[in-house]
Amino acid sequence: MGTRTSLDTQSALYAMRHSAAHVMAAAVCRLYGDVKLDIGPPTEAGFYYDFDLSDRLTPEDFARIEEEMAKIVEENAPFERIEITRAEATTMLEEMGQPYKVERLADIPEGETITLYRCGDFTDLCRGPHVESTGNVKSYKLLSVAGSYFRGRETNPMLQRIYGTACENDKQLRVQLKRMEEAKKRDHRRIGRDLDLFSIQDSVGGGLVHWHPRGGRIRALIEEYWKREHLANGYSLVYTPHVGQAQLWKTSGHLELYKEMMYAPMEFDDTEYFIKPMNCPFHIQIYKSHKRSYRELPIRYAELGAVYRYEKAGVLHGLFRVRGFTQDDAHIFCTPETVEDEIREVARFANRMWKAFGFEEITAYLATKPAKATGDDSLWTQATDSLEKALQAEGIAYEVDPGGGAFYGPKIDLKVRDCIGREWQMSTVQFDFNLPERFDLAYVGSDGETHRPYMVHRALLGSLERFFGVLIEHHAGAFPLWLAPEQVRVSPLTDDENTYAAEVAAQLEEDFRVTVDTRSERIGAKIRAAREMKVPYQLIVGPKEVEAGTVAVRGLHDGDLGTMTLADFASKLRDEMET
RNA sequence: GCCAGCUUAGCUCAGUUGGUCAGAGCAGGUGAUUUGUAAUCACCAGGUCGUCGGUUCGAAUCCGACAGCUGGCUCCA
Repeated sequence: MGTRTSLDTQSALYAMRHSAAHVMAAAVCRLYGDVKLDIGPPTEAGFYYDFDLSDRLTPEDFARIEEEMAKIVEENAPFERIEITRAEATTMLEEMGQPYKVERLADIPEGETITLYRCGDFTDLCRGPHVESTGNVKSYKLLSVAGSYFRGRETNPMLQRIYGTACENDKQLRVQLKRMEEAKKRDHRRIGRDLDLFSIQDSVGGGLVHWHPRGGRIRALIEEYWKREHLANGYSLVYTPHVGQAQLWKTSGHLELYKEMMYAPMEFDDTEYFIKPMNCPFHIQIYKSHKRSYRELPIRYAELGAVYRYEKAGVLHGLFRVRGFTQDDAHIFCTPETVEDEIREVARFANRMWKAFGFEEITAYLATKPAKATGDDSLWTQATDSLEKALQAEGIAYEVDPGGGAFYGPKIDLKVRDCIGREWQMSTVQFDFNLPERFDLAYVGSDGETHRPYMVHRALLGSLERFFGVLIEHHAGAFPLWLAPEQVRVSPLTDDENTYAAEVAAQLEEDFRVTVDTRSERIGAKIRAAREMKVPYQLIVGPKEVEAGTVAVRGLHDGDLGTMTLADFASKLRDEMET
């Protein structure tokens, strides 16, 4: 999930959360000796503060820290802004025994005003702003402790981070905590188990996903849609091997730059083979399988390619971070003349695809040339311009991330917002100036000369596994009708209606995914069961429906929809599938 | 990988300070019931309490190592 904070730095909530972080830090300083402070910013959901202290913090310590915070709030000490020179600040922080702060101070650019904030006995190097006094910090709660490397680098010391949240008032705090509860209920790992969608099993290994029949059904629907759309948009579907010789990965540069992410080689016939972490070299091999003319370009190869990457055990997380996944990968080879159109088409395609899956809000990040980069400036300029123009032409809101591109080319990352407001980085469109060189890609132009094609990597859904996880959380397991693994469940009132129920199911089966619940349970229990499995429609058939040849329809979202004929019901479903 | 926490039946959890503590509900199986819009009843089966060591007369309960998971850090699809 994106951690970029969208909280306005000038907002009152920002200042309050920031102040809450200070109050917490002050409390920790009072309760523990020898506290070395790092930083404590507000976040979208609350705030945190990083400390280095000899005591090990656990959630059991929260109560006393919160108590001490309450005292500090009670004291209502004003936040005092102090401007200070760099030299004074350095001396002071050194005297205070705050090595991390000294390092942070060094980060502040020359010429910028250096400020301290003091409240009561607690002084911190800080840009502010803060609330007037500690009494303004009202409703807060400490949430979790976590380790966190200083500056996020694992060669640095591990600090202890306390996460908390703070709101304008108790009511807001309750809303905030409720929201966190809701997010927990949507957790795809829980829903995945409850709805029998997928599993990850110790006996097989971490980060290796099993798609169960219900999840598999959804995946098949996603893939069908994906393939249909790609074929309709000028892509060719290709299929490539799961392993390739070491030489291939040497040429591609992966063994040089990406080796720690690749699984150990297997050897046969005196040759090393590696499981693929990416599909690109294979697509390139297809491109290179014969001499290309400019008349063939653009060439667009798409593949749902399974790749394997070694991820550290600690980072694995449900479907979001796995070790084996299926990229919805494509590589576009084109000439400089058409590259802009190509990018535009990709942006348009991405937009359409996200809407189809129920995601409305898309934002983009345009990452430009980093300090260390391959390829001529003119290449970078044209590529970056084409990315930017595509975003503008498609009306996609974007931010520029200067220097954020890969060394081999600029890129656009698309983030989609889910229905509880979280942003997920999903699609990526990346220029690659590196691989065409390494593999010596070429085409013959209209001038009869050999030219180097542009190469663009692009994934829309990202990976099917991760996308499925986001899809589950976005819909909280209640998938739209076209994706529901079980669309209709027929529930006979008593065993006497079983035959009629089977007939109803048989008539629907041709067009829809239908089951019949013939257990001799009460109808209330059958309704509950269908709801728990998030079945979009349930047809209740009792003597009245048998008599009239109708069905009583119950919608997952709308409840009792009354009685109708099967034909009417079927057309209702078709209408819903259209939209 | 690192920091912290957690790990009792498929799931959610009880198990006071180590001494009939191996339990409950749901799910599953069997039988009864034939039910009109969010859980019918009864019975049965299920765990060497994550694994391996240790302390003890005795360990789910204490200690250690390891594994897995959770929350983070880093990275990314």
